[in-house]
Amino acid sequence: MREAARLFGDKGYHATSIADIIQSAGIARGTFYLYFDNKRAIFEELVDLLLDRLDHAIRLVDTGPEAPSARRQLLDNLHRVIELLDEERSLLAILLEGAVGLDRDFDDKLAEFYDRMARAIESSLILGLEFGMVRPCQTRVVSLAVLGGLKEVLHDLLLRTGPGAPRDVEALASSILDLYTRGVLVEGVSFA
Amino acid sequence: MREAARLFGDKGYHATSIADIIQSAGIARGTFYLYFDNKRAIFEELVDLLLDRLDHAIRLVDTGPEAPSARRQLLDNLHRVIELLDEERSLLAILLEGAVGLDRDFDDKLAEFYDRMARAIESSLILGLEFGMVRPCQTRVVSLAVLGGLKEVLHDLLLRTGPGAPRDVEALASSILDLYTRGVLVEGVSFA
Amino acid sequence: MREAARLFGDKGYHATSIADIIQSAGIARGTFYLYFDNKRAIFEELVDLLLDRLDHAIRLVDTGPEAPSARRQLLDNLHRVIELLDEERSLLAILLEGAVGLDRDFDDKLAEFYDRMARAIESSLILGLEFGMVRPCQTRVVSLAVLGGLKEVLHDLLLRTGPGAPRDVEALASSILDLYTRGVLVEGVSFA
Amino acid sequence: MREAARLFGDKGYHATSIADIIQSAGIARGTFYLYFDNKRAIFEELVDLLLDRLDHAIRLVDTGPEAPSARRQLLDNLHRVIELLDEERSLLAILLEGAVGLDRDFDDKLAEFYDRMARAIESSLILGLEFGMVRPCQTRVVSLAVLGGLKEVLHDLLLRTGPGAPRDVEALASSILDLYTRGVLVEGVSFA
DNA sequence: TATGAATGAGTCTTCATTCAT
DNA sequence: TATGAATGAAGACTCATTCAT
Repeated sequence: MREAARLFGDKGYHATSIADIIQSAGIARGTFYLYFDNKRAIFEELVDLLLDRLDHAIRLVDTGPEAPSARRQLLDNLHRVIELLDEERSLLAILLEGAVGLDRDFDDKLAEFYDRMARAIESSLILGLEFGMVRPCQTRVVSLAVLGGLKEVLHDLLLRTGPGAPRDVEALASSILDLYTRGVLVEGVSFA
Repeated sequence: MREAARLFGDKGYHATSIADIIQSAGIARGTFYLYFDNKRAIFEELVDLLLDRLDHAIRLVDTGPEAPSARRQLLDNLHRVIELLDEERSLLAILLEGAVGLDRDFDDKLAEFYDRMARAIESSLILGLEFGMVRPCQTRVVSLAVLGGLKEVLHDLLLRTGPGAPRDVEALASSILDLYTRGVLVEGVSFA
Repeated sequence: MREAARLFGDKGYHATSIADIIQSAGIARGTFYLYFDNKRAIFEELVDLLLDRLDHAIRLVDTGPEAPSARRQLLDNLHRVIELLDEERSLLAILLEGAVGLDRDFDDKLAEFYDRMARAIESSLILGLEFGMVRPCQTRVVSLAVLGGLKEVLHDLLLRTGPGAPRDVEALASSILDLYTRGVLVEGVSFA
Repeated sequence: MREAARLFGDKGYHATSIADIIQSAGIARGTFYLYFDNKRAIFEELVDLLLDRLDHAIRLVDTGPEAPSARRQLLDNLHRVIELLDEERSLLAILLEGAVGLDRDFDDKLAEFYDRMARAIESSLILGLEFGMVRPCQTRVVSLAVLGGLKEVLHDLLLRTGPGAPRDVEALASSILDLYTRGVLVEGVSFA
């Protein structure tokens, strides 16, 4: 049923009608309203699902003695996110494009999610600062820049290119990480 | 009349009705259609206007002997963009949020604009590469990351904060530029 | 539902609004659009229905040995047509008046129908010519005159007079047939 | 100015907008309303003009001793009408098609005109009856048939064929007249 | 006498939602 | 649990008409 919300990803929230959805899903109008209160509800459920999975895919850097290198952990985060979004391409479209202007509540939820992401990044920066690895900077601004950069690259990677396009995720992740680590680390210091 | 399209910025394209617009503008229904073919037309005109102004605000780095330093030129670009968008806060909202899912043509126009921006950034990187200042990297990916970072920071700066919020644009611009130049320059090299 | 299209007959296509129709039919706006694509569609369906029934009511003269006299057959045609149109007075109005200037396609459809009628009449004339019963004449012109005459008489009979007006259809049909057979037959010849 | 009401003939009353008219006429909106109260008014004026001219073109049969033969007079009537309508093809279209369903008043005016025509024909028949030339018949029905036949033939002649089509008006008029005179005259009697 | 910008009532059409079966 | 016919509020757009200049 939910896979019929590929429609949201393809056509956007407003361009997708209940008629589209029930037809794709092969169910009756009434049945739809049996499971969802309204159009907004299914959309919200879809987005909540993705945000949850994203929240789980992203883990704060573990600085414990046994933990893998910070670089490794960050790369793994990137990999998990890319993989997840690659599977849920249509939901990604919702996340990056389709969810705006629907509702104040909705916008807030999304803003909150992105804010959480930005804070996660910022907390990593602050951690680095404390360890003397990250140079002093406006951590809020930098974390926003990092977040936005990720969004844009993922957007390009996953939505602008066809689904089966060959891509070197490893190289890509490294590129991004390099850009930001170099941009942010104290000179001379390097990631393990 | 156009200032009544603050509505688009505030509420988004779909949530803004012709009735809203004409009421805000204090004109009659027919008058609206005297100047715009339809709802889409006014929205498009608004966006076109902003894209044009942005295109003009952003200038490629001049490498001539008399030209200011590259850093200065990039900072100036940033300043001009921020200033412009600060004035046209509502249009910025359209640009960053409201224009999606309206129309294939429309999406294409926006995608094209962002692509132009990304290419401009990329060409700067390539220039730097040729001068031996920029380290080898995936220029496409990096330029997308830069573009996305800018979008996110501007979004935060201009839309999340109230209109009259005090802000140190100079420091902000420096922060962003630093992040990216450090992330991208050959080690040891610095911007004049 | 269809009887609510008496409105078309009474007021004409343009003067009849969807609001009129749904009010007369006692249904909701949406319900109307559930069954008809648009205003034009219901009108077209109405007309198609009538044209079909008329096509069936009118039969070419059978010249076989067992067939009733030509005069009888023509009278029967007239009777059937008058009866049909008498039942569907409102549709007749559409046919004779209301369908003009709506659409090129529509005009064409109507013109085609009348052309078919004229050709049917003409073919009867030609048959009569071959049998030596009909005098030489411009068969096209005569058939048009016959068709037009019928239309005008029916118009007067059915629309100008109230619905319950007493009328001697038999005498009327004879009058018309007489006029045209006398006008058309070789002198001295008479219809069986 | 009035020739811009060729539009009415071409497209029908409803499909012709004031915008069309003033554009064709090369005048301003306000100017139009300086000369005509409203859209209906110009249309009515146009029709009145034509009806007047038709009324003048059609003359009752003069039975005086010096008068030309009745056949000649009827043929002349036909010629004058055809000529007039040929010149005013667009007005003819209004007359035959475009004027229906506009307005009860309007329909009445048209109905009245046609009634006048029918009565004129009927009075000729009655005259013929008195002279013993016309056979007993339902004069009302016959006159309607004649009127309708004329309308249909003229419609075909003038509107279905291109403007410059060659046509033998003399032969046509004779054909029509023959049809009706034969249909109506006492057997053995012929028109002088 | 001519203009044309402004008007707003009127119309068609869409679509999320309900509810009796 | 499933259906889908019915609903009607809402919205975009048209166009005859007015009136200040």
